[in-house]
Amino acid sequence: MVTVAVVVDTPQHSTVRGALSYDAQVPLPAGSLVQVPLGRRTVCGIVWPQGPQPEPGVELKPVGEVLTQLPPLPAAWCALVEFAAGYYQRSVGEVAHAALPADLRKLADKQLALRLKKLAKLQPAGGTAPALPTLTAEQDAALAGLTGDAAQVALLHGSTGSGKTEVYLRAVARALDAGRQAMVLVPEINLTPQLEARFSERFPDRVIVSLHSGLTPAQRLRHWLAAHLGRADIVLGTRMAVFASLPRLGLVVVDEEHDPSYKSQEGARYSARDLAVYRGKLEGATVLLGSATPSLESWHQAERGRYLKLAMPTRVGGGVLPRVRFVDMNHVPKDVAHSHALSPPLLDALQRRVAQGEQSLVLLNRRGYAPVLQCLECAWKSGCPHCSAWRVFHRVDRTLRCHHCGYTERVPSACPECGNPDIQPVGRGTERLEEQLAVSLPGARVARIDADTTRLKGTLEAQLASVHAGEVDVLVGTQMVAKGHDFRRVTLVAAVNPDAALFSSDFRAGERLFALLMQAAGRAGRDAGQAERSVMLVQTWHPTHPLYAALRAHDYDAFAADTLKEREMAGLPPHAHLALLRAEARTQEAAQAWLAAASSTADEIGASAAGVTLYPPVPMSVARVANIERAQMLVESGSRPALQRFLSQWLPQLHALRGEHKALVRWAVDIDPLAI
DNA sequence: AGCACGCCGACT
DNA sequence: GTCGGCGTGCTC
Repeated sequence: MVTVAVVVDTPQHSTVRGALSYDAQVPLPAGSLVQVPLGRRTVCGIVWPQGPQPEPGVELKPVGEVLTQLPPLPAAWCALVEFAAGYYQRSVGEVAHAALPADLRKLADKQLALRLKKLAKLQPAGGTAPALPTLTAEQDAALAGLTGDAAQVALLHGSTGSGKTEVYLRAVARALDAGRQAMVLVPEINLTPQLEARFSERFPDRVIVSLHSGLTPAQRLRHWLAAHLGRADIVLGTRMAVFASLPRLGLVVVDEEHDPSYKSQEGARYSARDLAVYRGKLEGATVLLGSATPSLESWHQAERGRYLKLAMPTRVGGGVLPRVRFVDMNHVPKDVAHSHALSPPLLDALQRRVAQGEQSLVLLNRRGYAPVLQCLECAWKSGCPHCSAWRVFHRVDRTLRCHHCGYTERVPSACPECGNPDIQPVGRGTERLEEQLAVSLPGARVARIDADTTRLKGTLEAQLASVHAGEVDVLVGTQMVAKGHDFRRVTLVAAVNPDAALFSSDFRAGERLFALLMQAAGRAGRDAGQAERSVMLVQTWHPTHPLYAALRAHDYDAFAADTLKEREMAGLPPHAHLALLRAEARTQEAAQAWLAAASSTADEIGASAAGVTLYPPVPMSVARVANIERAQMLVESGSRPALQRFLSQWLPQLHALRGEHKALVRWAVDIDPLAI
């Protein structure tokens, strides 16, 4: 009999934190999947490289079935999971099991053998490789910088249209030629099909699989196994793919590395981009981070020489970035300006495009018809009964919808408070903008793309195809349309009402706005013939704001330098490191009381002496969601290790504290939070 | 999280 | 007299 350490799926709120010990007949290799008894049930476990010694005298239960058909998970995979669990303060079991396909856990050894046999026959799509495009001097230089040295991290700062994807393709080709596997991450599931098409065309003799939440459980298992067995050469996917098991990983590409989607917002709140960098170090793989507007975290690392900076400022094929012009809303008629509607210069520009048969893209980051309805007689507004937020008026189906809890009702025909039939929309969303454009531009074909029009699978593709086919003159949309789609005939991009982000309490709002507008600008003038006439129009009350000055000059470097200086002075990332302790309770008082108690515990273990500062508990900006009150507390330190050391001391104490707070529903910690 | 055990109200 | 409410406590 030998003792083996096994991790099982135990969530955060559990006293089981590390591996458990079991008896086995023979030593089992680390990374093997096993069935083990846990309490009264049998669960899937993973044999772990090391675990705590079992208490002497404790009777150990025996390991059940071992999945001998499955090659054990590589040591590097276990190390990545262990690091992620430690860094994001979750149990190893939770992170490990969340990283595996759900179906794998249910499989018996025999069924597995069958699946593996089928996979052995997996063949590349076939076909002939296309002729390679000639590289620009900038692409050449970027690729020359990628030496293929172990654990190199490179930040590819390339303008929209500078040909970043071609650099990815060449870098992947090199990794494959060296007998290694490549992983390519994209922020959104929407972007995987077009990337997959691009890679299959370039690598017809390679096996390519995708990993994202849109796959069926069976597909996910198949793709995961293909990667794990080394049958797949290329893995494309969203943030979850960073945990794929790849025995020969040689390259990780993180496209649009600044995108907030890489940060998980539930369970272990990991950053796939940060884990990709860590993973590259672990496995001696090159990591290539690409963006037109890098995150300030990555930019800062590059400036400090930790990452290699590769710059591609020029558009391929002679395209130039559109001229950026501002419509000063202080100078347009008051009634128009006040409703943030379409200014005469913008309408004029749109009309001209329609007349010339060119396309326009109008951006408004707000779904629905109007963000709130209001009674003209009394003070009634369309608040959500369950949340501290307004319900949004959706005109298509005549509903009031809460975007936080989903609570939906038919819009009332009269004010529910005073019976006055005159209730009116306040402000505007994409629905209302679409309607207004249709009225203002008679004869123009206006279409809208946002989360509401693309709810059904495949509708986004269909709508984009109709835009590409030239069936649309003016496309209205949220940030969804600014991401990655290559519109050849767009010569005007307009931002209707972007100012709010300039004065947001969220310190990253400016960074996100700049990225969004730069990305949107990149949608125009992709075609060299039209590039000269291409314009981005921004309606603003603050045309002299530094963010807009940087946007006008397409000058990311200036924006980054300004913002990094501000962050340094304010003690914010990347110059400081943050964690958020969040609490949800029946009442706001209970939520804050728990945080206050947590704060006292932190004082007792000497937070400030450890270089860690705790701020007072505050309600979250939307304090109540689905009748649960939410509060949070910011924890900050100039040193990442100091913050980590403190958290690993503090959090176990908070588990113990939990019992004394009956009204507390749940709590969680978010390391490196995106918004505070 | 499951899935127990455990101690108090309306039914065959 | 039992079925079952979900309160707290453990899982090698």
